[in-house]
Amino acid sequence: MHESNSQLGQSNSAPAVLTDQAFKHLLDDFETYNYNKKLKKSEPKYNFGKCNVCGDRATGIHYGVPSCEGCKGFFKRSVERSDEYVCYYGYNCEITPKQRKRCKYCRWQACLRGGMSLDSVRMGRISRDERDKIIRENNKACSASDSSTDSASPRSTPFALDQNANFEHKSKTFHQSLLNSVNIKTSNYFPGVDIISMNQSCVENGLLTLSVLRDKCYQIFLECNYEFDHVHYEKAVKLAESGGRPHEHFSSMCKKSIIERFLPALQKNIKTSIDYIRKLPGFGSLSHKEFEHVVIDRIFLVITLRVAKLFIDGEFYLFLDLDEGVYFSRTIMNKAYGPNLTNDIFEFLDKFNQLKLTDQELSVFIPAVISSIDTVNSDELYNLNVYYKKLLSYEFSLKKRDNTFMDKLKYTYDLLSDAMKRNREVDLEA
DNA sequence: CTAGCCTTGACT
DNA sequence: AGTCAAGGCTAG
Repeated sequence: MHESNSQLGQSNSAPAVLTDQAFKHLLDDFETYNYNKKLKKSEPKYNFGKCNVCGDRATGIHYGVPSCEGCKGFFKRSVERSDEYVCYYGYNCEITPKQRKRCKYCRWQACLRGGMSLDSVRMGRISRDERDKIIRENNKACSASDSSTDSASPRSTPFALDQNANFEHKSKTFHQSLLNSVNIKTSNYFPGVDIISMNQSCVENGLLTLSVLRDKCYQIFLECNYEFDHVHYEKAVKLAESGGRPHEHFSSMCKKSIIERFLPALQKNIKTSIDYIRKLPGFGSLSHKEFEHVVIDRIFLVITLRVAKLFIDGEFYLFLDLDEGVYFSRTIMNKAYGPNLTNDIFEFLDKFNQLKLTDQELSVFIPAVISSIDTVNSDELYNLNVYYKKLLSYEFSLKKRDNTFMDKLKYTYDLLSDAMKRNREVDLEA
């Protein structure tokens, strides 16, 4: 140890003598060499820190973020397959190296939240500066979330993502790539909205990520539609199977007494539908006046779409009195609405059900439809509509719906909105 | 399906 | 030539 200094002095003339320092380096190098050899290539020369998704050791910058081999592969497979993932544990799973296999849904959300993006796909090396920057940002984000997150609670739910500005920034490009991948030209179906040519700022302003908004819409739909989708639906299916007859004695009642009889049921449906609309992202922050417009203009449509699946084999099993099993049969609807509107509604329900929209699509279709009001001049509502139409396009692209489907949907939707318009005119006359 | 390792090819 | 990410391959 002490000899090293004296050796240093002799080193200029004598053959190179190994100093302690140099020896130590050599030893380190040798150890590292052996260690790397032992672990083959699994130990990288460069420390990429933790995986942005699960916290495992990152093996490089994959899809834009430091990530491990597992999450890299998972993201790739997910994109390739575009399968629908579902969480069976409450949409709030902690994604750790050990638990990441448990829930694909939450892992996928963690990938997006971590900033993984197809947009970042790149071959070859990135500059040292850029690489360091990404890792620095990642470390910063990690320490920030470490300090702000209660260690007992897992990651935030996917629905809280809109509060994460960092995520939005990172996934902005992901929005764009998703939007670019949508092959349906929306403007053909929804005039004025062409998401493909939509400018970047529109994308940037759409603060919620599409996938998060989509999940939220679906979640709200499931919550709010529980009674129709389960209580009503199960009873409806039984009745339809047993060929149950509607309560024909109501046909002898006049319109007024029919409406009086079922007013509480109608009011309840209206109320739950208003609650549903208010819960939809963006609608809650509309002004009182705007919200009122939406309700007046679209409440009937919302109810119809919510209960569409109660139309079974040509009959409409929306129960007006669950205990007595009285439902809004064609006969009763005829009495209440008159034959024209009744026929229109029944034709719509028939055609609409043939389209076999999934609940997920429906949950996005409804806000898109009710925000498209042209009778009121509201920027807020307009922006909301732009976003929901984007979301709808995204949803349809995920479901790989083609143009024929879009044609049919447009045609079917027109049936109902025309019928509603006609009905409003009749109301105004009356 | 997962994830570690390998090959390919873009980039410095 | 060296580096590094994407994607392929495959045992588990």
